[in-house]
Amino acid sequence: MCSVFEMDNYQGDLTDVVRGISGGHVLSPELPPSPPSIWPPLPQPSPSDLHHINPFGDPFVSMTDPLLQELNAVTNSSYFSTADNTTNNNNGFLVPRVLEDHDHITSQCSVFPRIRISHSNIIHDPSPCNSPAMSAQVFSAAAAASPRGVINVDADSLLVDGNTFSSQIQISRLPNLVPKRRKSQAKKVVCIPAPAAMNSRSSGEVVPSDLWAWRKYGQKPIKGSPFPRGYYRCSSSKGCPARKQVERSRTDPNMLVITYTSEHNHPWPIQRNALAGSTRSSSSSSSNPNSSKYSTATANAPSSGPPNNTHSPSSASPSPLPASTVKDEQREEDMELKNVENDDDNQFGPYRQELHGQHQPDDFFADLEELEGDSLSILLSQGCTGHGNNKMSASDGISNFSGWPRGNNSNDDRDSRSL
DNA sequence: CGTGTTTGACCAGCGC
DNA sequence: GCGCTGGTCAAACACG
Repeated sequence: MCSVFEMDNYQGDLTDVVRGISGGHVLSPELPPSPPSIWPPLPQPSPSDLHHINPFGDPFVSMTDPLLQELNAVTNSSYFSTADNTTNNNNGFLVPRVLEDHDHITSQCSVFPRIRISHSNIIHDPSPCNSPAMSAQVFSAAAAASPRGVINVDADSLLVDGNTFSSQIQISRLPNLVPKRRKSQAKKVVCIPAPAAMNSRSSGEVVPSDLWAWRKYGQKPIKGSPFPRGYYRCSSSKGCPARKQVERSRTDPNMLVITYTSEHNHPWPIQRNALAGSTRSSSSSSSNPNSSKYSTATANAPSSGPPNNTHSPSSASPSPLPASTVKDEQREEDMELKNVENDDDNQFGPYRQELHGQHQPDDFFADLEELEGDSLSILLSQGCTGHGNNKMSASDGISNFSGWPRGNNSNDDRDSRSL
């Protein structure tokens, strides 16, 4: 993954995004990628690990992101490497490659402010919290918290992957170069490595989990990109404005660009909606046999153990952090969030207020937590509870993203406007 | 029956 | 104003 960041497209406002960059060096032993069929079990993070990698006090941020782990573990992603994928504990973790400035993930990503790592001594730490997602979350959180959008993170203050970056990380804002079509539409973009094949679905598509239930409502070919873009809305709650778009990077098909729009107006679903019809075979599409027309499962969040709606770390999170620690860190997070609020026009203000009282994510951390929700769901289902649930949501956008070129008809002449 | 995806059509923003 | 493009709607259909 490259980053989680926020694109605040407020008509002329700077785009506040963080670009996670691709390419670079791998310092940890590079091993062959896990076979697609392998779901790396998630070891439980230790409190110290959580603490170390969580300079912003968000216990959820500390969580290893299984989504990305999964992505990386099962994909041949060139952006991450596993230190050792032959065993479960401490070995399924991925080390982000040090990214170079000149690398581009997507045309979209190329306009994002960058994380600069001038030195690349990232040493893999088998701690359970190693996560590229974590890194990006930390970066983006730092960027968001920075009033000027430019931060220099001292190596000792940014412990990622259980190690410090022996370098300075600069996160800066660049002018918003993203064309704005829908006005005042805050967007957050997440770039993740697109798994070549996951979950052994016949489609071979990615099936990362997501706590939220996403329902696909459209797909369109995008000009200039051989890959169509899938449109998803949150189906966890009626009337939820949350949307996301999933598309492959046009410049690097190994990358998925997920753009989140709007915010969930509801807490995390305690339980998935009824899953009737959610388990689909992937072979129903005649025109696109390689595309997963239907998802295999919608249970993004295992019904057995989703985090509760309050995001209460002590009760909902599998984080082993002591409650007191969590509380303190929550306060820190609140402070950070205030900074973010001051920094950006926040269209989610009402939600922020309301949800904050419930330890709900704010506009920035919501997406982080969204990813973390994946972590939670998977951790709960696999790593912590031991009740492995490899069912991945097909409705999370990535999972069922049939955005791979369908032959070449994604941009066919049928109707460039139609999906 | 409820939920999901697919897909053609429609709508709206933007550039010329 | 027009055309292009992206985003959304909604009917049809699939699935358990």
